[in-house]
Amino acid sequence: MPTHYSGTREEVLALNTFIKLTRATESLLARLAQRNTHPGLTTSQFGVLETLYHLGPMCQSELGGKLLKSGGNITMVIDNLEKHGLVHRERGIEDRRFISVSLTDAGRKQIEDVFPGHVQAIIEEMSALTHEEQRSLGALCRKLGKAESS
Amino acid sequence: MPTHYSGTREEVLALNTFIKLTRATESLLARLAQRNTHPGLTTSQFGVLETLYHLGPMCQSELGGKLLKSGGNITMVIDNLEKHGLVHRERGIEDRRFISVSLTDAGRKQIEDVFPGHVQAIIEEMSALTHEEQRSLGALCRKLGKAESS
DNA sequence: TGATATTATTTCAATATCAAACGATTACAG
DNA sequence: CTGTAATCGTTTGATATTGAAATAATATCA
Repeated sequence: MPTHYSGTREEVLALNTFIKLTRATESLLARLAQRNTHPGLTTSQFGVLETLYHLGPMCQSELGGKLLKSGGNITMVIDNLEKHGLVHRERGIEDRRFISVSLTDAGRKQIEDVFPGHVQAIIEEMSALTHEEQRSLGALCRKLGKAESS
Repeated sequence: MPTHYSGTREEVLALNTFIKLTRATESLLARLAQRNTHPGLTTSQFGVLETLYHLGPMCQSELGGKLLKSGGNITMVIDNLEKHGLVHRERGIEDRRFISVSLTDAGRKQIEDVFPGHVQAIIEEMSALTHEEQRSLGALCRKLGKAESS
């Protein structure tokens, strides 16, 4: 799906690369969503549980930083997870501005139940590329992701 | 930001590549959003206007297909664009199920005003990679994006 | 100490997003 | 020709998402 933009060769290359990158990522995420690897959890909720599971309890602003989401959003996602009894809020003791969010036993069980299947789905999707291609793609993404906005 | 998952080497490679891909794309999109290259338009609204501008009028389900969005979502985005007088709905004549969506003059002017700046921002962001790297990234994304869910 | 700045979270309004259910319309099989 | 199936758009309900404004707690510094 090339762009219909008529610019210099350099401009067309950048635009086409951008489109391929975003579409590949979006369609990959859509295929993963269709597999329903984390039933009963939204993608955001799964992201929070996974982060807490692998990195341990942390405050909401730190979660927002890791998941690239706004503070208001994290408040709502944690609200819904809390309603379902999957996470626990605890006001900081030394610095009472912070709220430490941690997994409940139910939350830990939930993420442990679904994570292996999620990983398996990712592995299957990524298997469209050879290992060498995966390493290459990772390196390019790393370089692009670190780019500074001028 | 490597994963903390302890699997086989192959599993870790796939997972890390996946994480790098999604994070690079998300942070790139976040940097573009910060540049505010399409003021007064949400990303979805901009996507619709751009699609109509480059591909001409089309019905809502086709828009949904191109933008990878659900039908209900397209209805709302078109609603908001119509409120602002940027697009126009027209019921199909032969097949009355379809609704053809087209740009109004105001919509055309709007997209023509902001599109060059948007392209420029993308070019600047993509310049973190050499032309060769961009071609390589594009090819890998193309291969990954086409992958079939097994 | 006290005014001010910073940080963390919440609230709110607007928009986005999906899935499921629904009504209108068309296609098609019998 | 007729009824069933498929398609399109809309609606609804739940959650997501952002940005801005409001709150609360802490830190800083004069």
